[in-house]
Amino acid sequence: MATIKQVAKQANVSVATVSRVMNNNGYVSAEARAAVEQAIADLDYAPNRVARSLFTKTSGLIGLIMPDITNPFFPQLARAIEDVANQHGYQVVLCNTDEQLEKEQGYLVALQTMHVDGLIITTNHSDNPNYEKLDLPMVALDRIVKSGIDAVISDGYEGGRLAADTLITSGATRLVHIAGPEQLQTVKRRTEGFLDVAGDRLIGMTHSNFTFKEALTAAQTLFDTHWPFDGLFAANDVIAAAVLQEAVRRDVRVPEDLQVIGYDGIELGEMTSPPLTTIAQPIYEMGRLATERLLDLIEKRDVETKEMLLPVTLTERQTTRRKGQDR
Amino acid sequence: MATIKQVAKQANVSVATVSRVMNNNGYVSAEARAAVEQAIADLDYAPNRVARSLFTKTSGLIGLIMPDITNPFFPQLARAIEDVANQHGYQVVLCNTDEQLEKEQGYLVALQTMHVDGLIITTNHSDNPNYEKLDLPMVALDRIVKSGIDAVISDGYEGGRLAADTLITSGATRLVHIAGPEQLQTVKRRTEGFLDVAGDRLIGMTHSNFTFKEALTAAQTLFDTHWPFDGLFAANDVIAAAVLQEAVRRDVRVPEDLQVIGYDGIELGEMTSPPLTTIAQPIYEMGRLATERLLDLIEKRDVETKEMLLPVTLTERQTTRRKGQDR
DNA sequence: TTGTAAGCGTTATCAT
DNA sequence: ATGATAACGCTTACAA
Repeated sequence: MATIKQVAKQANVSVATVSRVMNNNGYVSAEARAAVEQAIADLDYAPNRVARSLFTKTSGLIGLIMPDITNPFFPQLARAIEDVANQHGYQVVLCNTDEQLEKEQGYLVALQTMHVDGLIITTNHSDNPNYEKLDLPMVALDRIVKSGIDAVISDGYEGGRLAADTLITSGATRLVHIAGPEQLQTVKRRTEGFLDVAGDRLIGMTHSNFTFKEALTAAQTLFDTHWPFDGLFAANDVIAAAVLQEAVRRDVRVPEDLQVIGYDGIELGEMTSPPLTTIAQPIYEMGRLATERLLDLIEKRDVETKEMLLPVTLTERQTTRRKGQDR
Repeated sequence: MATIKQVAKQANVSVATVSRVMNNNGYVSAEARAAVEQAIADLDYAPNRVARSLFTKTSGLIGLIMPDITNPFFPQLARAIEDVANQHGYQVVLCNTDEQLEKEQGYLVALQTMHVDGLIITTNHSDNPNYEKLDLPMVALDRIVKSGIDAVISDGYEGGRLAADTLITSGATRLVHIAGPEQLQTVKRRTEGFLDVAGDRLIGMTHSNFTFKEALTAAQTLFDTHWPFDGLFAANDVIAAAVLQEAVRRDVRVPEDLQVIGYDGIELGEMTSPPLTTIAQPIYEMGRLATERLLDLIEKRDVETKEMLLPVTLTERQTTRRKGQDR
């Protein structure tokens, strides 16, 4: 790869002039500019970002810290982030932490020493003191890290309410719920909202993490101990898919005997049989917003920290009966 | 962040000495080493990778170019890659190309100017001349780029054969197939293998890309034009999921009336109802191997280019009948 | 065994 | 309007 020096030589100017035309600042005559541009084209020159980075202390890199890209909720988020980052000339460094503090630490120093310009984090460890002392622009996504850090999340409480409301409106009277991991604040809200409107229609409840395997176990337990019930709200779509699978195994008809609502709105929901009714978060939008916010922070366009709460919507597919439709 | 100069000062030695202890080369007395280590700890010093990168021309960064992380085949691959990269002190930069040459180009120059140490590419554009003239260590994954470039792929031809064989062995006599995008070499092989053993048992066939939506359309077409058939092989698991969904819509019982086999072995296959029998690629293993190979290339441990063809296996779940089991 | 200093490719200051 | 040059933080000759 050519260097700025070679370009300067080829164009018969100094490196300063080349730098000026590249960055479009300072005076440069039309001839000089033309010569430089010619040289750049001739040599197929592109500035060395490492060198530039050393001087400017900015890298054009964004660190993306998530538990596990393999969890189907995250790819869409990652995609959104990567899209807007790319549109603004940034690249993203992918980091899977498996929620392990240790890995998180490792990445944090790695990212710091490579001078990433900012961080997007979807992690549990709100107790991790390292974030606060990090002094890097960052925004939390789908999680609340700590006051003082920007966050974009969806309205889980309303989502939970909406789920209960939908189930009840379409005739369910015996409700059950599979909640998510207890330590996830944003997930807990879904449960709270659901319970608040379910009231004493709730006849059973259990917990599961977000792996399909454990969700299947939870579903089985629920069927074993609380059947019959006619409305189920799962804390996310993966759990709902497990419920669906268990239902067919038991010859429980969905939605005739049992209505099921998931949460997230990931693509998996379209692929189950029958396709899953769900409370959809605006996932892509959340990723987009978080990244735009981060870029604002990085480029110092805004300074007051804020928390963005996005509305969720009901995506009616075929695991619920249409409102007003009889069983 | 502290700099090497500050460490040197604190330890009362020169920067050269600090550098020596950090990189463990050259002579350095025990006392000097101790002093430096103390200073490093005191100042919480970590070397600036950008500066180091400028000198060494290596960045510790690997570029990962894929069509779309949102396609459920890729997250597992990405995960494997990130895992082994991380284990060796490398980070990975995620790039989604949507198979668009233009985006690919953009990333290529971005990655190049930031001096990534190597590239892992899962892309179609084998015709893209830019790869060859890139002069960067790289390995193609799940795709064949061009001779001269290392590749790791799975044995699609044998996979196709295995699918047909499985279907036939468990009693299917009227076979159909939904093939993948024509331009994907590695996917085409699956079809070739399948056709070779299906022979004249094949009564119908169509194409689809890997989006669920289009797969659903393809499945509908196939049912409309060729039903009844009793064995179906889909070019990947997403297509198979679409088939499953369409089957329940039509009250076709799986596997009693129709046996279905997918390809890939992604987690989605566990979540369908019933869970999907599939030809499983060793996805994680492929990602792992590709990355290890890339690191070998980067660190010049091996030089002859090779193509690694990994075996596939049958994952029997519940969309096929067990061999020898009657219908 | 240790230190001085050149150099990696930029940007920006300061003369001119 | 343009060119020298110092500086960014590191590694590695080379000298001592």
